[in-house]
Amino acid sequence: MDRRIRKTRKAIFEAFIQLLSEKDFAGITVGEIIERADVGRTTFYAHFETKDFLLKELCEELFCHIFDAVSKEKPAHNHIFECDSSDAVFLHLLKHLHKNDNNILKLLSSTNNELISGYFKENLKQLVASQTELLELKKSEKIPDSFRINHIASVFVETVRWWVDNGMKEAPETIAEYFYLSV
Amino acid sequence: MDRRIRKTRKAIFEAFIQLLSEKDFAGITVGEIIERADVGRTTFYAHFETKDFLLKELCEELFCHIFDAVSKEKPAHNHIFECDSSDAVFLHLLKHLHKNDNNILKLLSSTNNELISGYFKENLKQLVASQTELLELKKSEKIPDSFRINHIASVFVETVRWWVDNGMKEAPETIAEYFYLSV
DNA sequence: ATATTAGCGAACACTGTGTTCGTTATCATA
DNA sequence: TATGATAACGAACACAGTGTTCGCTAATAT
Repeated sequence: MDRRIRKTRKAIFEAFIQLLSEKDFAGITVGEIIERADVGRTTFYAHFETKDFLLKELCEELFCHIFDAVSKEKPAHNHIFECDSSDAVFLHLLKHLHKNDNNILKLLSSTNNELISGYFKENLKQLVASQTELLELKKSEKIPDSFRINHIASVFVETVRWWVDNGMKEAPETIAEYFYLSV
Repeated sequence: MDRRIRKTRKAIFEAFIQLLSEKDFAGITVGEIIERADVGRTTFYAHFETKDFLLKELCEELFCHIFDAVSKEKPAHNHIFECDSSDAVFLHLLKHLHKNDNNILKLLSSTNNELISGYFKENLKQLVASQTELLELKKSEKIPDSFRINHIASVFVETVRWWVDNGMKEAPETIAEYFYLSV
């Protein structure tokens, strides 16, 4: 891939993340993005159809990255969906979020736009659906699977959001415990 | 209050609700609202500072209405916060939502803007905080109260959202059961 | 070395926002 | 029912943001 393309995409994403950590998605203009990214207006629209598509692509990149990273931290298995313990999967996810090597956390705060947590939740649902152990937990009841999956993913998102909003004082292990006690 | 004021407010709210049931908040323009409401542009801005304030006022009105209605359905108690059973409170809320006499449900769907569920959740948090019985349920654990309150309110919102998205086929009693089993 | 293509900036039409102003119609109330 | 107050009106406005076009320049892959 052309180096110029990589450079502009990176510049735009970084400017966008920076702006998202300062204000709502709705309040961010293309003008602000290209000013921070220091790229031309034409260039922006050559890369992204609209601001919404930029958000979509950013989320895809961020969540791909984090879910990939989590799966690679467990080298015994070649894919996250093959993890033997639900416990380990969600704790790993929390630990990875705790490191915050990408700026994902800033974006998950409740003051920020819900769109991002929406993307996060969609990714989580897939993960949850594969965690049969977790789903079995309250299987005895007559709750439908789709309800359980949505429920567990929502609770995880809300757990992380609470964590971030309260300054992330707790250790990932503590949050994982809260999550397992709640779900 | 001047009849003209009441009439325009009503017309604007109704047009706005109708539009919200069709498309995202972000995609709705003031021009569309005033066209449907059949009021002048000047009039709109005389009533509402911006589109965001309109949403805020609508939510306040809707949620005030529903929480009031729920409290009045239990005439033995003069205020919802004095209900003796958590069970009854949430079931009443679900029953009232099921009737859908105001168009609240359309707005809570996941396809619609998250802003509205946000307002709903804020109202619920107050209610949850007063449901000491419910909070005591898993009190033995070392989970902070603020976590529990946020958790329970979130689960309720997500429960309703799941219900709406799946066509509300279940009875309020069934949904209440799902909720109590999950929370 | 050169053909290709990304990026540039200026200009553009277009849509939506929020305001101003003078006029008309409706209201509360005396 | 007369009257002063005020809500609603439409037209016009400045302004900001969107997304596109065009001709030119500079970086890149081969």
